[in-house]
Amino acid sequence: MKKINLKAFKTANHRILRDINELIVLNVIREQQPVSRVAIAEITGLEEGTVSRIIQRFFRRGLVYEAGVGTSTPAGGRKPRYLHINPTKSCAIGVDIGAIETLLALSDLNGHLHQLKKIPNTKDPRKFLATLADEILSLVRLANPYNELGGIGVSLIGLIDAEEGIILEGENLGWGSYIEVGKILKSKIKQDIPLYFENGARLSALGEIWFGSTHLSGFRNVVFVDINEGVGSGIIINGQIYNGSRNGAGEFGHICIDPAGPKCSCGKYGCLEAFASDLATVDRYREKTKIKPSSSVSQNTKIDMSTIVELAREGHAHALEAIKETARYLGFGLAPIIYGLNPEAIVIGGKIAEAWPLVEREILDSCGQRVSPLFLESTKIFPSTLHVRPCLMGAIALVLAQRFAAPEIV
Amino acid sequence: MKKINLKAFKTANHRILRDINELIVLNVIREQQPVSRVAIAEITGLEEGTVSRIIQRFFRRGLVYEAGVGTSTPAGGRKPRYLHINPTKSCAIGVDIGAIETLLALSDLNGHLHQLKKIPNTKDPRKFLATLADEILSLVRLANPYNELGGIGVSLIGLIDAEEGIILEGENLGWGSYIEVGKILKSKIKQDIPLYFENGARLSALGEIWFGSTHLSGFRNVVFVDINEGVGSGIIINGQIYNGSRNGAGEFGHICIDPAGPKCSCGKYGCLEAFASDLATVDRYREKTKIKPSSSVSQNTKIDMSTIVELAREGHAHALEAIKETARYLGFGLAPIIYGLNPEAIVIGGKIAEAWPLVEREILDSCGQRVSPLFLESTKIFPSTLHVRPCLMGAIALVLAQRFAAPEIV
DNA sequence: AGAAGTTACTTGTCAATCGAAAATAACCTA
DNA sequence: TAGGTTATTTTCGATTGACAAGTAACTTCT
Repeated sequence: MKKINLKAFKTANHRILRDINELIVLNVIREQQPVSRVAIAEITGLEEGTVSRIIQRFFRRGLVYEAGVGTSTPAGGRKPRYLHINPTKSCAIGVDIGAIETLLALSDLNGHLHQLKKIPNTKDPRKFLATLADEILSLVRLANPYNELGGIGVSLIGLIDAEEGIILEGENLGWGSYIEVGKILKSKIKQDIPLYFENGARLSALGEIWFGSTHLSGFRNVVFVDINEGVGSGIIINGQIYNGSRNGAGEFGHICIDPAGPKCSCGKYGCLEAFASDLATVDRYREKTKIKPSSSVSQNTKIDMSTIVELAREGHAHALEAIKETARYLGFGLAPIIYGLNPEAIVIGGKIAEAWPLVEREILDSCGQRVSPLFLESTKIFPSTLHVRPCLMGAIALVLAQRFAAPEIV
Repeated sequence: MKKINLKAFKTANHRILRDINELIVLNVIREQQPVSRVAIAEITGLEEGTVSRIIQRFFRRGLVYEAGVGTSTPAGGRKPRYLHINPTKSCAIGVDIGAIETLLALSDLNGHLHQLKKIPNTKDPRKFLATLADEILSLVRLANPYNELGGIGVSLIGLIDAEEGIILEGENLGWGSYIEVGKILKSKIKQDIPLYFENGARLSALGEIWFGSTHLSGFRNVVFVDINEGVGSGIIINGQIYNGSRNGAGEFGHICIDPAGPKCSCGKYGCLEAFASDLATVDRYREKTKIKPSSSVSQNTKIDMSTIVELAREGHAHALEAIKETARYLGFGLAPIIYGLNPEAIVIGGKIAEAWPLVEREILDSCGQRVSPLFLESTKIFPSTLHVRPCLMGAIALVLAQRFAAPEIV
């Protein structure tokens, strides 16, 4: 026999047939709730009887409940009975291990947060992860009244092994390299709760498409660009995280936007990150205030990106200049994304996104210098629309996706 | 009812259940032939009885035939009976409307070309398309002995509307704008044969993944970069053409590789295309020979890319320099593709690919100047492995994909 | 040559599920 | 309250794959 190229063939049988339809119906309920059975039948193309049976199965499992009725048509007739996802049937825990602090939350099936905790990072990763495990366990206990805990989604930064939950390179956390987060957490939690790991920027993208305005617009191809100490990004193609051949997709932070530019931490010259990361902005601001030491904020003050954004909003000229300059470079960096992937939307995250009204014009203008108008208008560019950190929402979506995702066919 | 976000829900019923399995089995036969029933059962996970029944249906439809037997296992036992796709059951016509000439071919289900014709383009698109329609019709007549003609796949260049088969901007064909190729061909052909259109670079990518060595390697994410008068590219993600939000994905030709670079035809500065297109290479070569008019080839001679590649292969210094320089710029241009999409492979097409041994080193080296070694090794870079123009094979794949492609689920 | 063992393929039966259509429920208007 | 309308449920039949019990074809050993 010739070499078998074992793609994940998933052949269909009755169970899968049922699963496909149930999944579609469940997703329709999730996205359209409240919604009636006929409406589901109309949207999905399933027969009404089939929808009824599927709903009955959902009732039996407690996945869906009925509440409220709609209005009759002008001609009269029975009122449609509204269906809802039972959000307390299952829940998810999301953890966002950020550069300086870690967020964790308990979420219901609708993505509503029932608990949100914040714990500071510490220098010793093992000690920190022990604390984190305790916090997670307290959420797990909280989750008990729920019928089911879908799992724990963890957002990691740096170079990671998402499969095993290993931080290969935790420089920006001050943790050194090869921290087996998955192994450590699993040993502390000691329960059979699934753990999922993924890169923060990718989870941000997932969070946006599950819970942000890109979801409302029905976008399926979205790039999230996260500006912080570095510049990371996550790509959603066809509604799913795109990983690339060796999990390397979305390293837009290191594309060269000007070969004559400054040296980047990666050793190359003119990377987007070298121009537009928060570090670069802070440096730029320092440079400017150094020239004019009469400035209201002394260069000795500890300056970070938050401060600069704050100052810029207050109208401080140097800060404003600094972030506007960052915005210009960022615009250049978006050009290859638009030309290459042509996503429906690019979502910008990080502190600079909090000053959106101040930078939007600059970003669009500089991007327009490198992208033709036709392309520029085909991709919407806007700041994150989520109220909590997008990667936390993504971590939750990662868990929920397990329940709502289609069983992969072909 | 809330706004219905009508994604293409494809719910499952018995017919789809059957179709999915048939498709999977058919694909396994196509990729593994010759192959026995047990082997199919093992690969797909279907029960042997189910496979038997599916094969029986294929026999009835004449899609598959049995020929030859395998060897018994060392322990003895019945010999497996080999199955093959019946390549003459169906066929496809592929058309590649290139910049200067047009290729068309009749292909069987295995992608073997049974006829290959070449016709020169003419200035009047309507006249040309009339001639083309005649040629297509003669292939259709040739196809008659086949049981079935799957369709006609047409590769177009320039800015196009793939859905309707319209060349929106046919500058590089000398045809002006808005040529309704689809409408015209349909009216001339007058038979109910499906016509499919797609951009040439995307079809090249599809051709490579269906018939090239990327197929053999089982790659699912591939970018094809086509260097000709311009620089186009096609993206395959998860085995399928990726279009982007407004069909704009893969415009890597206009990403900026050096803002201090020359002005591009698009009006921006430093586009890859301005550095690495055949036109740029020809200009570069002209420049070099002008400096040394003692050169063996006079600058008055009509020079095109083919000539330069030819000369370079013969060891002509200026030609060699010219294409090596192009290769260096090309390498820069591949960097954002690797960092952004991190595909398993980038396939280079066009005349410069014919001089691969002369340019490979340069491409990899310059790419390495902008990409970290880890990333560089994660993406293979090689020239097209097809023996005819990749976009012609892609046009054929476009038709075959209709038969072999999965019915889209979810 | 024949028996025993092995593997490939086929067929019969069963259970699951959907579609179609009929039945029922709930509502409106006149 | 009758008649019309719409929503939901139930019933029945068809299709299909899983499972298991055949049958076919081959090898090896005696």
